[in-house]
Amino acid sequence: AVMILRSRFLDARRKRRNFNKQATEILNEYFYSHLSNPYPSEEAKEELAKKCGITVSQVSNWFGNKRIRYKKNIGKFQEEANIYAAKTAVTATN
Amino acid sequence: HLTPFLPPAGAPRARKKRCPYSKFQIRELEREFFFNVYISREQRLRLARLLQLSDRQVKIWFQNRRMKEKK
DNA sequence: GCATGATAAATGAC
DNA sequence: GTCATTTATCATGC
Repeated sequence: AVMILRSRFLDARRKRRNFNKQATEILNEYFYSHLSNPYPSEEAKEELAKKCGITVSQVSNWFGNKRIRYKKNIGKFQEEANIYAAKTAVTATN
Repeated sequence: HLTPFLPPAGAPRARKKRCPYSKFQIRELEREFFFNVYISREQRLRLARLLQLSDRQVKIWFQNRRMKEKK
C-alpha cells in the first residue's frame, strides 16, 4: 500500500519552550479583557511583545491558538476567565 | 460574560479539511519553487496533475511558501 | 497523557 | 498578488 510518510526534517524553529508565568499573565489579561474582540492591533502586539519579552510573531501565535482553543471549549476556560475578569477592571476602549 | 467571535450568521459551508502533503509532493513543489518563486499557469497545471492536487492547491501552496520565505 | 507553542493547509479581506 | 486569519497537525514540556 502507498504509505504517506511524513517524517519531519529537523526543524529548528519548532523547538518549543513555554513562556514564563509573567508573560502568560500579561497575554491572558489582554485576552480576557478584550473577550468580545480579542484581536490586538499591530501596535498592541508590539507592546505586548515588548512587555512579555517575546516576538510579535509569538504574540500572534499565542492569540491564534488561544482564540481557537477557547472557542472550541469555552467551559474549560471558564475558571480562568473568571480569574482574569476579576483581576482586571475592564477598560476596553477600541 | 460575553463570548467572542460573532456567529457567522448565514450558512457556513464546510471548509476543506487540512491534509498534510506527502514527502513526494513537498519535494516536487520545493523543486519548482527553487527555480520559480512565481509559478506560471502552465507549470501549475502540470504540477497539479503530477502531484494529484488541484490547481488551486498548488497556487495556494506557492502563496504560503512565499510568505514563509520572507519571514 | 494532555497543555502548549510553532508550523502547515486553507480561507477571505483587500 | 499580499497577508492576517482559521484549523488541524506536529513537536515538545512536564
